Amino acid sequence: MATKAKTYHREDLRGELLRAGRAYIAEHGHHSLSVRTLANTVGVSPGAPYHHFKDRRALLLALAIDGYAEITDAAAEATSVGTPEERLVRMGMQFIDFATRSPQLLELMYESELTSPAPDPALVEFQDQGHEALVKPVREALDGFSEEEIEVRVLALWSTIYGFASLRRKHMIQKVEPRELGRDEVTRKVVQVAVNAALGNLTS
Amino acid sequence: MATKAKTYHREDLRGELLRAGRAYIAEHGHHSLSVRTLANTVGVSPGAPYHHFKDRRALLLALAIDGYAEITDAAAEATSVGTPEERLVRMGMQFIDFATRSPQLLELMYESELTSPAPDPALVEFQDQGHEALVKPVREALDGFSEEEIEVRVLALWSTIYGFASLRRKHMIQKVEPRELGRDEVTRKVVQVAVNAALGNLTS
DNA sequence: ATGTGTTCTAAACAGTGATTAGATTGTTTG
DNA sequence: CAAACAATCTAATCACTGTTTAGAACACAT
Repeated sequence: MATKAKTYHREDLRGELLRAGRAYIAEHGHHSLSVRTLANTVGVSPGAPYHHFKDRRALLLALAIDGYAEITDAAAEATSVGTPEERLVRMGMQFIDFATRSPQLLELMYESELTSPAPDPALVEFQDQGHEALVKPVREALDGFSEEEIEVRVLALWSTIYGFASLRRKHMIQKVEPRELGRDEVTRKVVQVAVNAALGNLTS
Repeated sequence: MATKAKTYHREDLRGELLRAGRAYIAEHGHHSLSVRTLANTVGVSPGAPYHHFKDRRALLLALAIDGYAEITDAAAEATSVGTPEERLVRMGMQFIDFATRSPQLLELMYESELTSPAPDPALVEFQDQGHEALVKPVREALDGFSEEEIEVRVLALWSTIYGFASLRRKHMIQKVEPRELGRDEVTRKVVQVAVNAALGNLTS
């Protein structure tokens, strides 16, 4: 049932749809999200959402963008203080934490029809932003190295962080993961290995 | 038009559907693959495929499994000869090559409704197999290290390989990628960084 | 040849994204 | 304040999808 006697014109149907969509995705993922049922849960006719979103895709895009905004906000804090190495480790941990806490949202952001075969233009800037955030600390730590070398290092580092987040999120590494160590400890170790590799330290 | 005057009973409708499905996915990706249009291109009624596949999902699953079979075949060759380091580099390159050549198929295999929220049981063994293939060379190279340490190294390595393949496949690293180096060279360098990190060598 | 089980067709059902015409409301403007 | 306008909603509809059913066409063993 609807919470209140809703008026014909809503105050903020767009916002309601986004909130309901976010809740739905957190629980069931974006694959089965339907504009109609979403309209229904909000208490509105099937055609109403199309006044606020051109497409089902546009709705998903708005939800994904919200997710990116959150993740970059969190990353901003991680970039404030500490040595380059500390900052990189913190950023990596943060991304993986986000992926673990909101797996279905991250899936929409990085592994959905919004990113295949190529990421939607509206998302590219956010993705680049995340990548760029890693460049600064690495450049700082590898002062004097060639641009090319720095880029390769960052690429490897970002690949590790993203890959680990993706694999864990999808439970593709359960077999190896548990054991003695807790999940956070495993995460920290993996990130540490990757950061060490990027900064050229010995890894043992 | 159908290529031939088909009989009422096909010889191998299942195989035809799989081939057509594979071709469709290679071109358009799995998201828009429809059982009906697939039936249509093969020249058969909408209900016919359901005698060979319980679900649309079952069809996708069969296609994914075919992909895994291919990839493990290729990996078997890469594991035959050479030092552990050489074998690891070769395996990594091979996985990334596959992802680059068949991006849409790999998406189905690793980033689709078949793997969310958890990978389909039918796929887990293949995924573990790929992971395990990395363990042997690493264990060989890190003789005497603790199981725990080896597992963390492999996890980081596999994360890097998978992550890089995933990011490149989705064109999420175009901005940084090109430059002077060719794509193969970038790939090799990234893989080399990851393998060095896993084997504990210095990375410069 | 007869029957039995498999593979197909044809037709239907419910659910989906999306569009349209028109009712309802908020807002601007004379 | 009232009238005109534009935005938001409903209701109805379309084309398309996955899937199921009844029955036709066929292969094959007895």
